[in-house]
Order: sequence, then C-alpha cells, then structure tokens
Amino acid sequence: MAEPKRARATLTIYDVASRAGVSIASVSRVLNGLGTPRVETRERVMQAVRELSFVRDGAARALSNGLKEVVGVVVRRGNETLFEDEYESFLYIDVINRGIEVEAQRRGFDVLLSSVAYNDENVQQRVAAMAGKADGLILHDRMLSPVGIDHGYRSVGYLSGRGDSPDNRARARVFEGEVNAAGADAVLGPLWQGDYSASGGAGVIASLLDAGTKLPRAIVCANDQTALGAIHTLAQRGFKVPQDVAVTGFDDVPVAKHLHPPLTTIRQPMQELGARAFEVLYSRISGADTKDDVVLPVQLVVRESCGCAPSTTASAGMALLARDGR
Amino acid sequence: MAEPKRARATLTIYDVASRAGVSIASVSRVLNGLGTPRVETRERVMQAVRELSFVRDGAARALSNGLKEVVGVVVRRGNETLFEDEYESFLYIDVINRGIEVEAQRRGFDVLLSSVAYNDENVQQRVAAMAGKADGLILHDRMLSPVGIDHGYRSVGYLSGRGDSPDNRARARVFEGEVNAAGADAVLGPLWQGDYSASGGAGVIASLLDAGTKLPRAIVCANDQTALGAIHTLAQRGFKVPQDVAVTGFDDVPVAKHLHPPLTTIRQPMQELGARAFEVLYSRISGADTKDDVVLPVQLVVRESCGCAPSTTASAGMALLARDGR
DNA sequence: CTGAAAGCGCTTACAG
DNA sequence: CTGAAAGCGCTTACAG
Repeated sequence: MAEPKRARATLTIYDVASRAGVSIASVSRVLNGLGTPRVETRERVMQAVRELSFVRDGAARALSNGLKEVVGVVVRRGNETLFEDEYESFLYIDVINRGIEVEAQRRGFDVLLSSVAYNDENVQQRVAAMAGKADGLILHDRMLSPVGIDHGYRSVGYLSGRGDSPDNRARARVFEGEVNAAGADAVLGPLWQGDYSASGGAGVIASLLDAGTKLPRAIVCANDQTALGAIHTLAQRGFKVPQDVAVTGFDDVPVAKHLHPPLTTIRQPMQELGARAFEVLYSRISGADTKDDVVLPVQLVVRESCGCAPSTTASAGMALLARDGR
Repeated sequence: MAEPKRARATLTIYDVASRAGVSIASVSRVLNGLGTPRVETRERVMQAVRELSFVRDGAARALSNGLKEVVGVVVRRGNETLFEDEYESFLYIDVINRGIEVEAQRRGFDVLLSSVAYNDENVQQRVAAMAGKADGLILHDRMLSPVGIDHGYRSVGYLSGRGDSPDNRARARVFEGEVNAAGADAVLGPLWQGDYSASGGAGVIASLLDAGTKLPRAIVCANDQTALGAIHTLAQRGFKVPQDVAVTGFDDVPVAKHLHPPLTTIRQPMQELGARAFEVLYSRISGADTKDDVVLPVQLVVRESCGCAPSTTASAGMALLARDGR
C-alpha cells in the first residue's frame, strides 16, 4: 500500500480569492470576521467559498496563529485478559473524556485522543507526538479520595490497584490512616497487590486463601473491578459477603448495582472531572495563572456488600436522571 | 480571560540546529531517519534534542508534508433526559472509537474527536472545522442487519429509532420484509416512532396503551435502550414479558443481560467495526482504491425476553473473555 | 476598505 | 554527507 504522502488539500485560499476577484487577505478577513469589509466583498467571498466548498486547512492556520485549538488526551488502558463485565469499567475513561470534550467544544477546541498500554515501551514518543499535535495535554490517572462509613470492623484489608499508580498509593495511604484512626487493624502490602482488574482481585484473594491466610473482616478494594473479582472468588470459596467478609469498591461502574450482593462503592463526578481538567488547561494556554489542583467531591453509594441493610427502594433501578446538557 | 493566541512553541528546529552546530536540514533528516548522516552529526543532533526536550511542531510538519496524521471522528449524541442505565448505551460509541484508535495508532495516526448533538444547529461548521484539522473523517451512524429467530408469532411490531437515521430506516425495511416473508403481520409506522432512547421506547408503549391499542404479540426494538424502556412500561402496565408480549433489542449493551427478563438482542463487533472503518479511510488517504462498503457479521444473543427458555448455564455471568490486544 | 508581503516551523529537492 | 533556499496554506501588521 502506498505511503500516504502529499495528500494535499486541493483547494486553497488562493482559489477562493481568484474566484471572488479579491486578495487572499480579504478572504481571510471575511472568513475570520475581522475588519469591516464592504458588503459586496463579503458576499463575493462567501459565495466563492460556498461554490467551492472550501475548508481552511487547520495546519496552516495553526502554524500561522500559534494555536491549534486541539487538546491532547492521553489515557492508559489495560491490555490483559478481562472478565466480560469488565468492559464496562473502561466506561469511566470515556465519561471523563466526554466531559473534556464538551468543555473543549465551548472554546472551539477538539479532542485528540491517544491511549497507551500499561506496558507500552514508547510512551515517551507517543506523548511527544501528541504534544506536537496539540496546544496542551491532559493525562489521565485514577483519583483518590477520603470516605466515611464505619461498621466497626476490627480488621480491614486494602486490596490495591497497580503499584505504579499515584492514585493507588494515595488511596492506600489514606486508607491506612483512616483505619488506624478508627482503632482497627489495617492489612495491606505486597500480598495484597492487585492491578485494577477483576482477575487481579480474584487472584489476590485466591493466593491468600491458598496460603492459609485468615482474611480480615472487611476488604476495601481499589476499584469496582477489583471488588468484582474478589467477590467472585470469595463466593467460590464459600465465603458469604458481607456476612463473613464485607467488600467495597470504588467508581460505581454500572454493573456494581447488579452484583450479588450489590456493591457499596464510591461514585466520582467523572464528566465534571473531565470538564474541569479542560478548564484548567485552557486557562494555562490563555496565559492566566491558575490553581492547578482541583479536587471534586465524591459520593458514597451505600448498597449491601459493606454490611448495610438492603435498601427498601431500588425497585427496578430505572430512576430517571437528568443529564446536564451543558 | 485572555484569548489564547500566539501560544507559540518556544523551541524550534533552529534552536536544535544551532545547539548541535548543524543545519536545520540535518536536524530534520536525523529526526526523520532519512539519508545516512555521519554518526557524529546524528549524535550531536540527538543530544541537542534531548537536552532541549525538543518536540517538533505537528502543524508545521503537516503543512509541509501535506499529511496531518490525524483521523477525525464525528459522533452524534443525544442530549435528552436519560434513564440511569442508559449511560451505558453510549459505550458502544466509545468501543467503536476504541477500534478506530487502535488501528490508527498502528499507522501513526491519532484520533480527533468531536460530537454533535442531534439538535445541533451548526453541524456543518463543526464538521468543516474537523475536516480542516484531519486527513479524513469517519462519521458514525447506527448499523443495520438481518436476523434469524422465529417463535411463530403472528403479529410483530417494530419500535423504531430516530426517523432521521439511515440505519433505522434500513432496519425497518428489513424488518418488514422478513416479517411479511414469514407470513406474519408487521406493525410499524408513526405511532411506533421512538428515538433510540429508553424514555422514547417507554413513551411509545405508554401512548399506544393509553390509546387503547392492542399490542402485537412481539415487539422488535431498534436498540437495547428502546427495549429497556418498553419492558419497563410493559411491566408497569401489568404485561408479562415474554408471556404476554415478547421483546427484543439490538446492540447487547452490558445491562441487557441483567434485565428482567434478560434481553434477547444482537451483538455487533463494535471495536472491529471501528478498526475496519479506519482501514478503509487509510487506504483512501493512501490513494489506493478500495471497496468502501464493508459489512461485518453480527451475532444473535438469545436470552429470555423473546420467549426462549432460560439458559441453564449463565451462572455468575463472569465468563473469562480474551480481549484481542491487537 | 484592501492588497502586497513577511512570517509561522517544518520538509525536501537541488547543489556542492 | 550537508547546507541554502523554496514552499506548504494560512494570518496579520503595514501601506495605500
């Protein structure tokens, strides 16, 4: 197959100018709504544009303006074997991106997307390429947060996410602090190392049980997928959740409420998060000095896996939800 | 807030050249792996690049090369009130995009994303802007497909998607043909007009019932969300699915299997679809002449809502699934 | 109000 | 192997 080179746009501003019988400067001004052209000039240009279906080249504009009107977004994705339901968990990435995009669109920006695998060797190159194509970059990482729920369990384990995730480390730190502050035993460490995946969570529990370890009374998982895997293995090995071991997740992925038992977890304002990320970046691009650390409130979603009583409402799980169109 | 203008990249290829003591032509060649530079030249350039953390400007490269290495993807999104579970349905868009992106990355392309609301007034402008920033565009629309399942129902309704969707029209056409061919009554038309949303599906059923219409024995919905809404209203009005009215969907969104009853539906190879879309586009960009119409096989997912007996397997719904890393 | 011209940061024949 | 220079398609002071 031929290398895609010199797929040069057929039409340029010169074509429009000559057809309209004006200079390229006038075409540019009309197209940008600059100055106060005579109506005749304006109309001739617009007509030529229409007749030719002319579209300005973004690269040339960007080069001339020093502004591409493109935000780069780099996400990391797993590339391992997945539980079927796990597909859904990637949703949260897309919801964040959706938030970025909505906000970006308000400013006339578009979103350039690139995902790198966790084990990608040339992350550097990929990020550099993105940097070259965009005015600024947003890099995803998982988020951290404090929580508030206490069933008086005396020992609580932290089934962690990837070791190389800053969020995971922060989460572990907060976890340990909170559990100790409550006077309970915090159980965590290398044997409790998951990887944000369901199979990772399942594997940790299986290894612990195989090694004859006594499980803590409750297990806080780094995310819902991990909890999903943990609950699966616990059930398989004859443990009742939450009677024998309580479990919580993080993210509130759609399937969380369909698990047995329904998963107690934390919901984060994903779309809003993306929107705010773009706002901060945009301010920077605009040269404003901004506070760069934005923390959004999270919401505890109490269901049954933590030991709380089943809610009497819930019904069909079909509550109407207004989606903010902004 | 200041307009973001002239956020010009600080470093250019000239900076690298002068630091390395060579011409910009040499820098460019080294960076592109062109020609056979002396090792010393090569190393001095690389070192300068490293020291300066230089990144080539994508716009300038694009302008010079006539190639941006960017695919534009335009998706349409609803902006109405949503059922909570409906969030998930947008997943399929993202899965397709994921397929595009994976394939694009193989060719050194990145994905530029833009979504337009169904009621967006300046779709034209938006698409034009995208066209200017990309080498080619992929526009989403829903897909069509034939099916194969027969419970001998004598009357079957088609609860449609948006009227302006080509896929919806194609689906309706195929539906009518198949049902008639089976010797049953096809029920469709303006009163059966949904909009791909759950509330749309719910609304149609409610209106029909309110008008005293006798429902057909089975209802084929344009997509899963529509089916979700339909089932909800049917249950609310005291109809048993599938005993009184059978219902099928289209898409196999994650929540489909958690419905009561589990939804019989069609699964499409979404990610593959995206990948193929990019391939076709890439071929065109490369100047190859390609067949542009690619049809991928779909898969019928039989569950209970159509009247089939409950599967004896299913168990925890946690089957492991290999995700092709390609 | 409008046009000629310079310049944005690269790539690439063309000489040497 | 390497450098000087033209050109990619726009935008925007600067004159007129």
